[in-house]
Amino acid sequence: MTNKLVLIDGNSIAYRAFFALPLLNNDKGVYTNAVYGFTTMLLKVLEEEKPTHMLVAFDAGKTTFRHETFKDYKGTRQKTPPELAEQLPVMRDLLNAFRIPFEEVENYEADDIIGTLSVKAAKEGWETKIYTGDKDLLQLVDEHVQVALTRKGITNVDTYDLKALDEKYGLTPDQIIDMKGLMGDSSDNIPGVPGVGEKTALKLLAAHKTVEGVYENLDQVSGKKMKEKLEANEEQALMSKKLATILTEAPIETNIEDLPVQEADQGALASLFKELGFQSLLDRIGAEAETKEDLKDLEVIIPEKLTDEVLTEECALVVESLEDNYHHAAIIGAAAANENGVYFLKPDMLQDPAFQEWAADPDKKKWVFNAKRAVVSLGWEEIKLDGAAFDVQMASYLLDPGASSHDMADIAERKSGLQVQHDEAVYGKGKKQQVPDEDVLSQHLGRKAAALLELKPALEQELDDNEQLELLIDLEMPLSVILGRMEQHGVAIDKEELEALGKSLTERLEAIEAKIHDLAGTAFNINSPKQLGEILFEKLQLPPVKKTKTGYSTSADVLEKLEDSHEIIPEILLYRQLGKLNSTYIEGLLKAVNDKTGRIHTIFNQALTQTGRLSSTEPNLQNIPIRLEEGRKIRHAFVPTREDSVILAADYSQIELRVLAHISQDENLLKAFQEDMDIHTKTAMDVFSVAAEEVDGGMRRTAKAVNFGIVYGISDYGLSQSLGVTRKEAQSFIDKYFESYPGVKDYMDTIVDQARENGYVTTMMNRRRYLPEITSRNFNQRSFAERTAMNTPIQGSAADIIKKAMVDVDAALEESLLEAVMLLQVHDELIFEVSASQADELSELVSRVMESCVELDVPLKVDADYGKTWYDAK
DNA sequence: TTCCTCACGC
DNA sequence: GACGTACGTGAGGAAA
Repeated sequence: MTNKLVLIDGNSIAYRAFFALPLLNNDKGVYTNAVYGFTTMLLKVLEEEKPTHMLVAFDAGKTTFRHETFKDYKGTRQKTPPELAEQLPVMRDLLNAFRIPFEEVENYEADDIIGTLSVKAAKEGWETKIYTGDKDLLQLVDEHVQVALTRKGITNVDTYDLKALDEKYGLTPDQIIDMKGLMGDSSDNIPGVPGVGEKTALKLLAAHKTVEGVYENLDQVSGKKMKEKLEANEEQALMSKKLATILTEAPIETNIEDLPVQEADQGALASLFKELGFQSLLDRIGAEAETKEDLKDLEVIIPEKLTDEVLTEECALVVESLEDNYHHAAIIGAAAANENGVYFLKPDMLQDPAFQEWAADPDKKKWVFNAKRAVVSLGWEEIKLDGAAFDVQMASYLLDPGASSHDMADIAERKSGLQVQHDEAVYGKGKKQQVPDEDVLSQHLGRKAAALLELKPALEQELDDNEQLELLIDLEMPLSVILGRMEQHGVAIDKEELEALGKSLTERLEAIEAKIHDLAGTAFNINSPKQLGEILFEKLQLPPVKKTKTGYSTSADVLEKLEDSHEIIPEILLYRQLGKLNSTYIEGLLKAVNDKTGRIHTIFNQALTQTGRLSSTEPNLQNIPIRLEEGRKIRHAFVPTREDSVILAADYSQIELRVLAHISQDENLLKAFQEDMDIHTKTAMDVFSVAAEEVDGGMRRTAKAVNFGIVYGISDYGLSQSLGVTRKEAQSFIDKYFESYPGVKDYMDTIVDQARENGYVTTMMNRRRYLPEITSRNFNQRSFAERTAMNTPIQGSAADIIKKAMVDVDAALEESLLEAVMLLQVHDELIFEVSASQADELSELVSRVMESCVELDVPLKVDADYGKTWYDAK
């Protein structure tokens, strides 16, 4: 077997990694992005190339022998950014842990080390592969030497051998140097011949092979100007060529035989990754195995009796069930932890009156992980859980909604000294999921409870430091109980109504399908973008508007552009629309109806979105159609649980823009809401500089899209897409908007500065969102972070407000004599059911509480309506 | 399984 | 001037 040598251009790869990745830092505030990128590349190289020998070459000091030739060599290069410089030593630690040799040689560059070693290897008949981001190294390609150039990112590379080089540039490796000699290199400050770029250089070399060749045949060069330029710069061209030439005989002691790839020092690697916060890489090198060994047996007691030593005044409680969906999920065990010890409770012990009495006692404080899950899963077994006083998962979410995960295992890893295994590792996943033996289960749950006990005070302190304790205790904790009750109550569904809608949809779909197949001249799967693309853009020869990674785009906006070019298009759009209704809403909702209750029980995720909104799953009841009448009919199937009841919907009018008026204190916007103007018309008046009577439908539509953009933080591009105008026009609308609302502009500027300064933004109720990318040098990432900084306080404060409203409404209902139930929340809207006779009273109460739950400098306005179904509550 | 494309809501 | 551009959930197809 031949030996295989991999040579890595350390500085070049480090630079690439640094600029390709966002400026990550670990929990100690140390920058790690370049190290991270470098590591992923090393892992990939080791795995894919399986080299027998390896070396990473670094540049040494500031000056090299090349400076003797040309003192300004690399003269224009910017200083290494300090954020990168501090990472370079860490890379050496990393290489030591990997046991990969590295080298730097005084007076020479990494290129020269690589050149010299690759020649040595070639002489021995070894295969060599060079990893770099620098095209210069292509001059080293030969029969036994390949060069892998980083493309976008770092792990993506283009590999060049002689053939690939010829295909791409039509050059031999030696000619790479000639090319540099002619065109120069601004990054190394190699002058070349002024006026000669890549195109010209390639042309000259194709004709005359080398720099010297060009000058010998100067008379044959076309163009008087070009000839003059070449003539005037002959010396400079030859010097440039010399500068670009990589030494293959640098004085390097190292023998290639001394660079064998060795087994990495797993311990050193694991501890380094841990220190750097590279969790994903820890998993990748199989450090789980090692941490498992670390798990010493925790003493977990299985109590005979549930005394008040086991269930104390303040106690960590774990209630475990396996399914993601906790509605009617079997509880496989529980655990308690307190100052007396850690206890495992078998499922049947939860039926013990001693447990139930303790669980229901609000004065017995429970520290839990995902309170709603515990409340609801116990709730289905008729066990009341009250006094859930601190939710560790919620705390983690509030501290940093953007954290990579809010798993028990990961939170414990990040914030405590205790190790908790991932559920997946204990229970398996998918089909292989199962309940483990009792000793394993009791250990796992015991560890969770013990971790909760340790985490609660720590997280409580962190929240307090951030002034977020109130947000947790007075808002999210009470809300989780309310949401749990809403979920468990469920929403009644008129199955017959859905089935009838489904039947008519299916019939129409079949007819449309037949028509589409007929128009296409062949049967195919309309739901397959791939097949549909082939039919439209190949068979029917329609002009492709947009491409996706995998082929032609067939999205609605593309099809709408083609609407008039073929009669099949409108049919496809209709098929898509109805197909979506049928599969997601008719079939999806019918499947979600619970056998036991006949209702739909969604799960609200309270610890997921980056802005503080809720999300809803299995099924998602926050995206039931409303815009198009066809889909809106689905709402006919959402009915009250009782004959004589109605559905009542109460929604905030323009809550985000009102919040914006309040936090920006823009006078124009404040006034608009204080005078209860139609905000889109008002915006149209301002953006188009016209009077109210002159605002036409198109202007109002545009203004609405602009407001929408402000609220959701979309870019000029996003606005241009939604309006179907150019980016420039979209930008001019935004500019005009800011001119009219200078206070809003000020707010936007200030909040971005604030985000840059603090690293995060906050909402009215002190919800936080960290925006590390705000300092990124990548334009996209930075712009995105800036828009997020502007948008999150708006959307997040609106989320705060409706959450507060839910808590207040719940309390008000409790006090009132109304028999009303809160069913759903859809971001700016609350849905209830109530007996028909009390509907007006509820409407009045809900509107009043929602409007007064916070005091802003503009009024909050609520529209409420009710009817026999959700459809009718409009 | 996992990824991609598409479509629904706010 | 490049880059790929509010947040979510879910369905279906295609590739692994």
